[in-house]
Amino acid sequence: MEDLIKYLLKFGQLNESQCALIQSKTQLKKVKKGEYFSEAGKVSRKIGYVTKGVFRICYYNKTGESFTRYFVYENRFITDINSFIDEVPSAEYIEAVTDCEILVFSKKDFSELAMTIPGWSDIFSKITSYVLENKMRASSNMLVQDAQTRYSHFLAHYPGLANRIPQLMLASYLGITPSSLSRIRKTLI
Amino acid sequence: MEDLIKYLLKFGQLNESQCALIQSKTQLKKVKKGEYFSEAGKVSRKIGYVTKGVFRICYYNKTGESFTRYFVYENRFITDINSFIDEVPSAEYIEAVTDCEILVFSKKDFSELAMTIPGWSDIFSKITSYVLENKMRASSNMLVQDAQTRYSHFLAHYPGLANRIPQLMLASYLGITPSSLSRIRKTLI
DNA sequence: ATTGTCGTTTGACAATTGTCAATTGACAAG
DNA sequence: CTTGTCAATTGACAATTGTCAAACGACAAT
Repeated sequence: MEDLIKYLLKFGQLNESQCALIQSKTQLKKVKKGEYFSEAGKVSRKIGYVTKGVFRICYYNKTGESFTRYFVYENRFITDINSFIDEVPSAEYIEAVTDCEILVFSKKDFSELAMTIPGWSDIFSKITSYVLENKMRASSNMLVQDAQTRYSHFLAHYPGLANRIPQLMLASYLGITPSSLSRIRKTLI
Repeated sequence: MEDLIKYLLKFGQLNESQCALIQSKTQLKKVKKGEYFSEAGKVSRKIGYVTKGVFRICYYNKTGESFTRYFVYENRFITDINSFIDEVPSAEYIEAVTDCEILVFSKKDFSELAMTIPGWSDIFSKITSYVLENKMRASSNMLVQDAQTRYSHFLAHYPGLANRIPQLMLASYLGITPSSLSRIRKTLI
């Protein structure tokens, strides 16, 4: 909970009573491994701050194969931002890769905070542009790297994360097959 | 100019006097092919709406080779959003791929508009999250597609754009070599 | 202990893409 | 018209990655 406030303060200013108000609006929720926080086709009317566990943002092709766009773990927000803002259907799934715990704001409470706390909206636009830009840069970088470079970079950039997620999901994030990932891992030991 | 207003209205509401105010703050600027709208390492204190031409967002590796993250053409905004918001150095270059014309807002005028027009900030948060999410999705998609699929998708999704940009830049956007792109083009004729 | 399931590894081979150098083509400058 | 420059193409070959099926390992249920 303190982590949530600490994180928000990185993007803007909040006084003590504002922080208290924010905290009073959160609701602790558990999401079991394999369950979804939000689903493609449904409007995402909540935003969650991850306190425990790993989620992935993913989609499926027509044969049911899944692809991972990115992972979100402790001390970061999850939501389908465009669905949340405009109340349009989500484009993708947010799936719990491990058992997770999150602090949830409903859209209603979130909007109330926006009206009560000057700067609340600004904080979230900053978070959004900062995070999306980085996610975008990450995929764009991977596009011009070979598989081994992508994997090494993932290990260096997200220490410990590789051990918390199935290789199948990591492979689909890296844009390679599980077989390739397995071989690459062997060469790096 | 009408296009700018039309574009803004897709993301929020503005009355006539607000539209007039916005228009009064723009400044027409020409950027010649090969010149930069903003450069890595410098703070980007302006935001531009492209009325003519094509820009690319790109970066260089230590050997001077350039890589294209994405293209921005008519009726879209260009800026390094995080540099613009927080006045920190840009991470990348914005280069005119063709002779370009843009309508520019200075950071100062932009901030004034934010204070004068309720909803101005909201419009730009929406644009930012919408655009970045799409750019992110595009690279993420390419990561799991083969080279030919990426190229076909580019042709379908950005009609005419391929003819306006050097293949070298298109290849680096697609994450393939110019040789490969050339061969792929041959097979698709 | 046995079975079944699921994710991971491995092997053999094919397909894709990269590398590097040479060639061609377009086009502007002299 | 000739030359120089730069981007695009092509060829020969190498490296990377994918495909598919089989085997393996961990682990839970019986």
